[in-house]
Amino acid sequence: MLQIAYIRQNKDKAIERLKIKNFNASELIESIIQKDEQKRKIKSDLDSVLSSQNNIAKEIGLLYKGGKKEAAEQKKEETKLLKQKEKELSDLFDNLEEEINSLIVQLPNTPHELVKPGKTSEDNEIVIEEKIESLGNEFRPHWEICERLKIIDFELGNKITGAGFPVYRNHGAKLQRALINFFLDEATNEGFEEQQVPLFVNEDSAYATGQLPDKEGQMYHIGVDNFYLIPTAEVPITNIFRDVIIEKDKLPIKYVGYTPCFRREAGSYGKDVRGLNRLHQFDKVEIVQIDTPENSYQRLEEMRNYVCKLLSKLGLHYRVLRLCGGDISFTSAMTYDMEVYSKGQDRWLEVSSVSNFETFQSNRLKLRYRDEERKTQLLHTLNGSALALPRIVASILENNNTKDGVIIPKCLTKYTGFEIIKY
RNA sequence: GGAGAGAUGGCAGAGCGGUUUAAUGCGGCGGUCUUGAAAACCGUUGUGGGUAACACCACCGGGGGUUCGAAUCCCUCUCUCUCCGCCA
Repeated sequence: MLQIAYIRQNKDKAIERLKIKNFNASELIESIIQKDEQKRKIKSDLDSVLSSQNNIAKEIGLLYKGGKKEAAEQKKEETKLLKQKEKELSDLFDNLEEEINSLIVQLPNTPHELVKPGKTSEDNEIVIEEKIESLGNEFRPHWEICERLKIIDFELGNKITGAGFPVYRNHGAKLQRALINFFLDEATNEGFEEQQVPLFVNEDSAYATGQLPDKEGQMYHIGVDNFYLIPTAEVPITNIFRDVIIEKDKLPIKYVGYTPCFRREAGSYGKDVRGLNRLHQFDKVEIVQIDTPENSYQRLEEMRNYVCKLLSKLGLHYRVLRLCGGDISFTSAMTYDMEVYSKGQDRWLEVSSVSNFETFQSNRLKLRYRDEERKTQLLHTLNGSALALPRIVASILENNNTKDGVIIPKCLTKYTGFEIIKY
């Protein structure tokens, strides 16, 4: 959520920036500013009414103490009008506040200056491409390989739960566990502190990171207890810092967590959902950073480089895209997507997305630090996948397939205990 | 799941209808003293809104109510603790 003060002071700039996201904000922003002005006017009127009431109450207290009962009773009369006024003003105030809030949540985050205009993913800018020779030579879609090796069973998942809930079996399960451990160990070596967090969150948490109110349909909801299944570890990990003021010397915060993720993916279909490409439940290792506005873009670059390093170690041909205005998410100011070229499907698969949200999340989280003058300021939050498991598994299977089996990347063998999954 | 108790500032903990814009202690920060440190002493120390700066307003788990006036009384929700039951 953008800050009201920012909108007020940078109206034209905000409108200009949001055009990059193909979002015409002028009407919305005008309306917000106008209502905000009204709101502040009413607030000051309301405050003076409350102030009068406080004073009268104090006087009445003193009169009673002095035994002047009649005078006190008379004073009470004076509050009648004030109370009525208070009711009117506070109703107005509440309504305005609600209206402003409902408008302001419709505004996307303003993109960073480096984010270029564009309509679709076609317009994303390729920042880096690292072509790494694959270990395999027989390229097939991973679902065929899985079936032959009996390592991931989609049908079985259908029986137990439904589509999008595969069962990883035998070497498939081990490969997955190896990857999780590899990612966690790498992140720890890079200075990220490991966290294990709840897989369900309450409404407040879902709201704070922006899943609610607009993306409600993407989450699984447990009605009796009013919990949401997390769509990403970003939600619980970032919410560690809800309503927190961090001392500057504790920054940057670098956290990593492994969790399963749950997404309803309503409306998805076709080749995008085949096999491991899109699931309702999948595993992911997520990295989160929190730092000051001055440092946050340096942190973003670090995270990007870190993810690239992982992909290199895995021996996967990858590229890094800086998302254009049309493709970047609602909440992000700048996003890099990492894609891996998967030979069996002959397509690029998105395996990571690292973003700087600037103050868009911290504003709702009320996540702040104290600056040199001991004043509180909003922090910048960043996060990224490092990495999402299913598509990594898919591309390892597809790129490393040989007639004898799938070759395990060198960096993983100490975790798997085997070097090849044999036919 | 049953019964009871409770939720107050960074922490501990008083206050149970009117100089409380919350006592006191610890911790933090600044200072005096000291070669330096400790101790002692003095001062200071929540968040948000608002203002040029003050004033002023809101906040004692969340929401609602009673009252001229609520941390304090009532209703409701959430959470925590103790005992019992169940249980990985």
